[in-house]
Amino acid sequence: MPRIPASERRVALVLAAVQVIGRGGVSAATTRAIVAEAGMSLASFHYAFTSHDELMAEVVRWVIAEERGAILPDGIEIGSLEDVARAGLQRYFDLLRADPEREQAVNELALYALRTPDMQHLARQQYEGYHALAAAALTFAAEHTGSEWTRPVDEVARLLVALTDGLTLAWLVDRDDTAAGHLIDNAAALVAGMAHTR
Amino acid sequence: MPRIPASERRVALVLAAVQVIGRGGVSAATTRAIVAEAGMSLASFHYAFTSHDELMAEVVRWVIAEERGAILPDGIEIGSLEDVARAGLQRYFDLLRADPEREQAVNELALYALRTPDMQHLARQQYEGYHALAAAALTFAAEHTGSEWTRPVDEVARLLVALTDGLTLAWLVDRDDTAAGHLIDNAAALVAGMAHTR
DNA sequence: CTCCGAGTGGGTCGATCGTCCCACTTGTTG
DNA sequence: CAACAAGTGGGACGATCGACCCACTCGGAG
Repeated sequence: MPRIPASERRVALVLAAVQVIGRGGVSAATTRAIVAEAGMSLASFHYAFTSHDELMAEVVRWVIAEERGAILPDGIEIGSLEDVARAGLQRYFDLLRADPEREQAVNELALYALRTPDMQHLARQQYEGYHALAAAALTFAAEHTGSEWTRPVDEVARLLVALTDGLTLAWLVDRDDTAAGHLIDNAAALVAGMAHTR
Repeated sequence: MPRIPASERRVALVLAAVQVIGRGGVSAATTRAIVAEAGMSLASFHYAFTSHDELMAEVVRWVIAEERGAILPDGIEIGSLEDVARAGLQRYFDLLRADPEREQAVNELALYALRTPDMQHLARQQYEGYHALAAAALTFAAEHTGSEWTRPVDEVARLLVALTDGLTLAWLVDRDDTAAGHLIDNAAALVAGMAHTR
């Protein structure tokens, strides 16, 4: 085994934990399973982390941070507000389809954090991040399509996040691409209906 | 300990398991914890169930069946379609607020079932049930308000379920009653907007 | 009253969990 | 070259998990 500083061990272990959780759920994220995935020994684990709980907290933080970046649009959308909304939802859905286990892991981690007293604030941060992200995207989209929201943007944001969560859960369960597509279309139309041209 | 037939033990253990899961999550649903909650001995458990997995499957089935009944309206709503929709969502939300741990347990059980190969079909049944229930309620509501859906009722149903799931997750995380209220109002208005008077 | 099967209690098994410890090796610093 | 800190390996700890076994005690049928 090559010598690796503890700081690098930490990120390697977090990545390994995400892999393991994606494959078998939070309950499979055993200390031993994680070090096996990372190709380390148990001692290396407890050299980088003082406890398994500390790692899990780091995993949640990592997933939150990564999720934040993945949702952001890579380019500026063109078209009506409904087109922009649909494109945004579709991009998220493509992400979901590309790596379903990962998104399932994110959901499980949110519920896990909610159950762990010391990590509840992380779950809250996670959803605050979602809402802020949605609000920013909605504000941006409205400006660039010359429209304005008829309801406070925070309300529209919360609605969008709720729709996204619901879309995720439903698709994870039945993997119905057609139904998800219709849901995206309808959701985009409804969200766009909450704005009028300025 | 009084003598209790195995069939009654089974339902008592399932109820105890639901309690334990609501209090501490799926991972806390240990055979011993369940038995302690039910006030039984370990032997009684393995006399009523051949394995812990068999109990968990029964728990999922139980929760699905119970959820189905809880959502149904107790009376006939009066007013516009939007009022009916809002009343329905509000009734669900009251249920959620009355017993948050229970609804959290339902979510965790759905993800748990999704992870367990032999139980994936149960998770699918669960969501098929939700969608069917929503579709029935929407059809009923449309008829009794003299309106008809401008989109296939299955699509509206899936949207409603997604909104409900999203509302649940968001509120479980931040417990923001005000935001949830606004979300309910907006969701009701949007759903009602997907129908026109006949 | 007898007997037999349904139900119960308590102890125990092997596996696995998180954690810890100690001897060892390596790279770096003076 | 010596010395020390950083990192590694493997084994072991106690706790807890699901499962099981066996001796027992009831209650109801004959």
